[in-house]
Amino acid sequence: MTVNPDIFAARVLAWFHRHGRRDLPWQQQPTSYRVWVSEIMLQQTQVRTVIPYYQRFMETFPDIRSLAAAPEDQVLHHWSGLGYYARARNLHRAARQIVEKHAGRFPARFEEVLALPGIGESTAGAVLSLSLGQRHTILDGNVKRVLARVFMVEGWPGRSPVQRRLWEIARQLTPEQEVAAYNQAMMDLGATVCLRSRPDCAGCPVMDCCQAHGQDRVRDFPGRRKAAKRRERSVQMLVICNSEGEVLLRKRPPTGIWGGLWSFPELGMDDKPDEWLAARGLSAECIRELAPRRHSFSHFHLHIHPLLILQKKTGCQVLDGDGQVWYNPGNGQRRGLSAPVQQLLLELQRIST
DNA sequence: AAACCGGGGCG
DNA sequence: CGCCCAGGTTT
Repeated sequence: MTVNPDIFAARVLAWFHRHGRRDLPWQQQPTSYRVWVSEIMLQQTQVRTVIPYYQRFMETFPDIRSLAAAPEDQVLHHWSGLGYYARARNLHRAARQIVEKHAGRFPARFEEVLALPGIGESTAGAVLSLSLGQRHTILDGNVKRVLARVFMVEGWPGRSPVQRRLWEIARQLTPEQEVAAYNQAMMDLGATVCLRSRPDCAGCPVMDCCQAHGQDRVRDFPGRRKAAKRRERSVQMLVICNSEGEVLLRKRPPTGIWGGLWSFPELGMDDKPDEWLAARGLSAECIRELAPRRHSFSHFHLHIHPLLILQKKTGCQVLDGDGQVWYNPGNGQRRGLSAPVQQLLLELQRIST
């Protein structure tokens, strides 16, 4: 290591005391629970987007017991639009585990925290250091970027050898004192100075020990993942409206895309909507194609072809039941909805009014 | 259009 | 361990 860890940490901490963020919601009364929820949300989303979600989540679930007691649908509702819904389900499961195994109090031992679903090494370290001041090393995306540049760690950080090297560096740099401030500082540095593009090297407290900067190669780090070719998939989505202004939603399986969320019935492109409806005792008064749209996932693009179907008034044979509801977008019970479903419901309200 | 992001699950 | 999966935003 070409950098003295004490000097590195001292510079980072000095910078933090002048420029670090201290006004974020989860930094007020930073209990383990509050920090935990924020870390899970921040795993997938930037601070600006997270804040309103976080506020609403905390108003509804102010503590672990209220989260554990809530139905999963309500938790997913508060996550709607954030993506990576498995994390909301893990958060919920973990809250229930904490009530069962830890009397409702967030555990304070690293191994116990790591054992909770949805919490890996970095998140466990972040929660325990930021909320309780324990000495743990963290390595989130921001920290990875800073370290990859300062030490010119070649390769994409997702690859194991690269990841191991970054952990090794991160551990050596973690100071004995002021770990909470140091960890927060490293995340802030990555989030506000050492940006992925257009980093503000002139404003960086460790510029003069940054190897990438010294060689004018900041843009080369961290190494990029090689682009994977994404497949294309197409589905029809049946937006079935009844005369009450309700739409038919079905609960998706707990794993896979949009796991546990409520969505429109999906058909393959070769399936016949008429046959699907008839098989369920429904018949359409009118079917209209809505504008197709594309929704991107990491591994494929989904082309959605929505069909607006107005159902005849006559006695409907599809009833609310497990995994199926007639949903009133205006005043229905709150449920988890994916971004495209929310978008379609919004358009529906504009059409009908 | 491509990059990004932490953890779970599986072979 | 190595690889694949998930979703919406930013660049």
